[in-house]
Amino acid sequence: MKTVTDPVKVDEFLSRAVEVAYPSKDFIRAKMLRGERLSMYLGIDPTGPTLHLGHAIILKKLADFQALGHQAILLIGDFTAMIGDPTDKMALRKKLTKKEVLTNAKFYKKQASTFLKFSGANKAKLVYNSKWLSRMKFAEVLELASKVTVDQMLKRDMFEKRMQESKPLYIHEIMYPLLQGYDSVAMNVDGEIGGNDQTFNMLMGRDLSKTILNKEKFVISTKLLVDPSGKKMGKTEGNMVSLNQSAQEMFGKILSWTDELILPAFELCTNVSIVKIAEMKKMLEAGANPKDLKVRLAKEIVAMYHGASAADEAEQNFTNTFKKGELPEDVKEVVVEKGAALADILLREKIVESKGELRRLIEANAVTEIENNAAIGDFNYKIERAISLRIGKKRFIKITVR
RNA sequence: GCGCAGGUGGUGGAGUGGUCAAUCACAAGAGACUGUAAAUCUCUCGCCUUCGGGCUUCGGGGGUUCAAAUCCCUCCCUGCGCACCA
Repeated sequence: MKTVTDPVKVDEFLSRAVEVAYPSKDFIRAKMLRGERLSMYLGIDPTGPTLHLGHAIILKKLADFQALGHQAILLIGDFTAMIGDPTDKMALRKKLTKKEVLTNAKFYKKQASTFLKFSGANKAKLVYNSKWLSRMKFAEVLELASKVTVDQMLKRDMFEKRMQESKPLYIHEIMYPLLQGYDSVAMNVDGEIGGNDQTFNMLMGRDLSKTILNKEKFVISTKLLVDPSGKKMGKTEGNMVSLNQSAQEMFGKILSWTDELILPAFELCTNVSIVKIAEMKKMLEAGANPKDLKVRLAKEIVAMYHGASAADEAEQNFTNTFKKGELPEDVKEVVVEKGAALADILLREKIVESKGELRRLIEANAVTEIENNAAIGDFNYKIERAISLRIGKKRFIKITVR
């Protein structure tokens, strides 16, 4: 397999969405230009059933790497997921069971296939780290642990912070970077890619590769999609876009993102060229309505996962729903007996969490009938005829009578 | 093992016998304004309610009291200090 050595393409790979590279970009560039076929992995712990847009950024980078003719490896951290990566978590994460982890992992390959090719020439490898981690003997673990000092490990800011705040920090949590680092050794890879929140762990793998294999593993850390307050997307509830969401959900969520995210998102989440993104930046500076670009962004992203026509539909649907106040296409529909109490239906359909919540919503005039845009003011409202309702901004239901 | 400090709502963190469903901040939801947003303003934010009130909550269990998140006992958990270390 010949690799791509076109300097322009190599440079694009090494710059777009990349935050830092270790030991340096030049080090990696030199190898790539020389035509060396490299292997690089991305590790994801299967802690939830879906991948989100944040994962997509690095998956895309890994796919770019594959497209350049190199060996891409997707590592499912089924073993490490059970320990829980302490990244960003002030409290320790609940440990997942083997079963949960495997169920989650199952969905990952499918979702990752949007980017990575797992068949054909130069196919990506899919590996699980339980393959080696679960088989390690305690003596081997100790041997591994002897490569790193406590102080080196505690340099990780999250650990430091917890110590300072007198919060519990467990041994198995301190061990986490070691295990992740060992993945690099076990796979004997040339490099690793991950979000910059993974830098510490990735560098641990780099250190271990050097110590144990005498190998100079490179590390590429990518930019994260963060909101202006610095929070990772997905952290703030509601704005996380899962890769398996419907076109309409995706579209709506992206449009509700804050404007500051438009340009970074274009760079990180789409294939729109750097040149075009620079043009957009100028447009914004010249006073263009950010909304138009955001719509373009949303369509661009939706199209990646659902196709261009679905993206157009999503836009149309969004306009109808939120601009014209019509019912969305994927509205929940229920059939009820004549005279049924609205409160019971909404509670049963989990549109509201409690009757108290509905009471508040009705008092705030948040429950309106779509057809005539009239607020339902009566908590004891009974369903006598087919009716479509909007509750707040985002909740809809279509009720018909039997 | 001993001593000290703690364990409160999605989070941080008040409250140390009654006026506590529990100050406040953040997060969240709704309304207004908008561009779908952001910012801003207003409201809400345990569950049920015939809107009078009722019910269940402050690590678990037990107790004292007319009355406990608040006092006592006990168990579990965390942090810190001390001791132990053949």
